[in-house]
Amino acid sequence: MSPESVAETLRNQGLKVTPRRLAAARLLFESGRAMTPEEVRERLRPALGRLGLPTTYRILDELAGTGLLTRVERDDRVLSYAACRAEPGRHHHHLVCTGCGRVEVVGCAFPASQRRDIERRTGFRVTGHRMQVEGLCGDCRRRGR
Amino acid sequence: MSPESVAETLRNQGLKVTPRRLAAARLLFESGRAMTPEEVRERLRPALGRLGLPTTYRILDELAGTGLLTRVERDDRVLSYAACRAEPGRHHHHLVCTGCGRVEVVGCAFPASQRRDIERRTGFRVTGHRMQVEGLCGDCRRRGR
DNA sequence: GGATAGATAGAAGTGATTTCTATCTATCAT
DNA sequence: ATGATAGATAGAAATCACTTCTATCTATCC
Ligand SMILES: [Mn+2]
Ligand SMILES: [Mn+2]
Ligand SMILES: [Zn+2]
Ligand SMILES: [Zn+2]
Repeated sequence: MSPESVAETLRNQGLKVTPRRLAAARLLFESGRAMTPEEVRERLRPALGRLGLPTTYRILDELAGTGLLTRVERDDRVLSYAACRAEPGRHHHHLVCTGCGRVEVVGCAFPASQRRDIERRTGFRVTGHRMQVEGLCGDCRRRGR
Repeated sequence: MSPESVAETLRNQGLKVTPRRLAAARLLFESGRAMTPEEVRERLRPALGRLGLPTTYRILDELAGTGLLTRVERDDRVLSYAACRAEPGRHHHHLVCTGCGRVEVVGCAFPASQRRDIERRTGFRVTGHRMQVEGLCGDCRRRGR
């Protein structure tokens, strides 16, 4: 993801293009890994000088709102964020490496037939689902994590 | 779920059978809905007299550990718990009514073929997934929520 | 180069969840 | 039944992720 397309996405959402927003997006796109707000802040501080924690939280939340980032769930319920490379507007999920936090986009693995089956059995109308796939990336597998 | 089988599950896990644990399990099995720890506490207090908040959190966490309860995720990230009626040890997910919080068990809707597809495309070894299906139950649909 | 709406830093606040510790009780062995 | 003991509980206090507040800045548009 180039700085230009990040800037374009920000403008499209009515958000100003600021050094902090660009730096946060760049960090997550270049690393490809999920990070907590605290970790993002620590990594950006050397380059940015100052970066408030509330600003870090707000920026990550806004970038997730645009679809540039995604929230990643962890067992300890600490929130983290990762870059999302999915085509805009296309339904998808995320595959997270439990070893290193690397995040990839995957297509939806919840077939319509399953959905209809659930509706028939339960009497519910199914309106959505949240899903996150977990695994070990090639690197982590080789390293034996 | 009878008090006897709850007690048996507790004993099997090396947990003592206490009035508070039985009451929490009973409340959630009888209501069929997801509740926050705070809500569980408020509802149990009239019958139990005193019930500490740390005790409430710990009991819900322990009961979820045995599989009697499941954690339910919400968009606001507030944690809640619901009874789980799945056969022990069988992989499954939960369907949550966004209107009233009613929770049902559903079979896994993530086919092995999809998993292999993901592994081939990404080079990851897929080790698990977290999923929660959302919808509107028959009652809530009729009520027009 | 202003004007202005939006962005940011830092301090303070919030609220869910956990820790701590003294007291209690379910369980098991007399 | 009674006593011993490991585990459970209440209440107070602490923790900590996250948010709010407000004065100061700055990206953007003229
Ligand atoms: Mn995404
Ligand atoms: Mn379950
Ligand atoms: Zn990895
Ligand atoms: Zn409902």
